Amino acid sequence: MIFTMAQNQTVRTSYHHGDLRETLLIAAKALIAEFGIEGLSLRKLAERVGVSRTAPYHHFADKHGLLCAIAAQGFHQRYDFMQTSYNNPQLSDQEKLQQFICEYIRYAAQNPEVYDLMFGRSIWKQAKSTQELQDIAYSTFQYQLQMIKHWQTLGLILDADSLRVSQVLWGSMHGIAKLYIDGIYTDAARVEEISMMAVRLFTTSLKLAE
Amino acid sequence: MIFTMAQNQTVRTSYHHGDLRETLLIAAKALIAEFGIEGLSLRKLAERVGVSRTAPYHHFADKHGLLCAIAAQGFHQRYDFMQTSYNNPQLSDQEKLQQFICEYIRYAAQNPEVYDLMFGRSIWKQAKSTQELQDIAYSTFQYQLQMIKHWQTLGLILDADSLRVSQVLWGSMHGIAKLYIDGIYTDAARVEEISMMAVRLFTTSLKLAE
DNA sequence: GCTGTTATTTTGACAGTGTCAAGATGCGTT
DNA sequence: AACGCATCTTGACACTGTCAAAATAACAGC
Repeated sequence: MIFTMAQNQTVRTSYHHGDLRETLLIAAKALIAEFGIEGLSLRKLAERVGVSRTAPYHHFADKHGLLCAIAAQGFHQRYDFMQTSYNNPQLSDQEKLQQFICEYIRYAAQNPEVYDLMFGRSIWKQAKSTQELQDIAYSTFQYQLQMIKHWQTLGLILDADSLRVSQVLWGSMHGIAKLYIDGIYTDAARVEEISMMAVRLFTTSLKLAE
Repeated sequence: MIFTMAQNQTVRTSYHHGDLRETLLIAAKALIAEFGIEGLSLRKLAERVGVSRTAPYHHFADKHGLLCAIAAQGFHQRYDFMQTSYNNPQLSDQEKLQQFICEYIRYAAQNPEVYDLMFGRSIWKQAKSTQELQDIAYSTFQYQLQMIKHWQTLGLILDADSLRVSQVLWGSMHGIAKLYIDGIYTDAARVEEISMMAVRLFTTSLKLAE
């Protein structure tokens, strides 16, 4: 029985933690929110959770594995939101498209660290990202593509090569989000305006109206 | 007189290096190209240049300062290229716009590490980036904005709020580049096609033609 | 040519990091 | 009760950025 009671801390009542993996994920996200991704260290994390330095290695292959798990959670969240928004019967198709773009950027702006993990080079460039992560990410991409295809058939978006159009639109959302997250667009309030301008530039009808 | 002759290495003929700063920058870029930004360490760099661990600290405030210097070089290169392309009398305005977009993405794709430094969070988010870097970056942004304003007056791009349109266009280029650099768009050949699709989506006349 | 000042480089040290190998602990099943 | 196995800990290693103090060389003035 160990009772290491630090601030903001769950009490350890048994040698085995019970659900260390989940606890680590939660604490890791808190640490990342506090110190940024660069500022997260496994040792600090272990200490805050009240566990030894190498305990996390029995739940994640390495630091990279832990980050992949956080990213996967982010993808699940995004996927669910996309789905409910797209199936919301109270929204017109035009509104859905607008919401898709604006919410994408808003999510990134409000969860910058998780977003960076989801699409950061550290996870994708080295092909060694978790299978779990690759699966949910692929599903998300596919869903996006289907939505855009549908909007093309409705005449909302330029009806050219779906994949290419989708890649450009996704690139735009990603780029706007990244420029804000990374501190190049500094004004948070303006991000909404930029998002709306993106909607206007990509929506065929709105563009012709101008 | 020290003659440490490592491979791929300049010979040390005097205690004072002569131009250690420039040598460090060149070697740093080589190391980054080899091991990535994460893989660059000041100690490895110092060793490869044939100098002690702390010698770089007399030419750069810290590791961050060195990275800022590399990024600044990247901005200078981009600025010069943008300028010569924009002033090339052999190109029509439409061609200039197309070249602007395609070359932006191509540059990023061919210099991924430097590009990441130029626009990465590590440099911009913490307000502690070098003055030199901030100056050349700001000049580059302004130049881009002027170009886009001009294309708007020519009717090539939607003539709405210049700053917002510019931010969306820049975001799109940045996002496409980033998605490729970070390994999400894996096919290099297709990046050119995506770039062309971006040109098509942003150019008013081409869009109406479809 | 000598001396003092300054710019440059080095050595030593410290606090951190990720992670591997080996040992300790306790839960669950037989 | 005893074994097996998942879990956790301790010790260790190589590596990192960077500070303080000492060593070295170039340079300016006399």
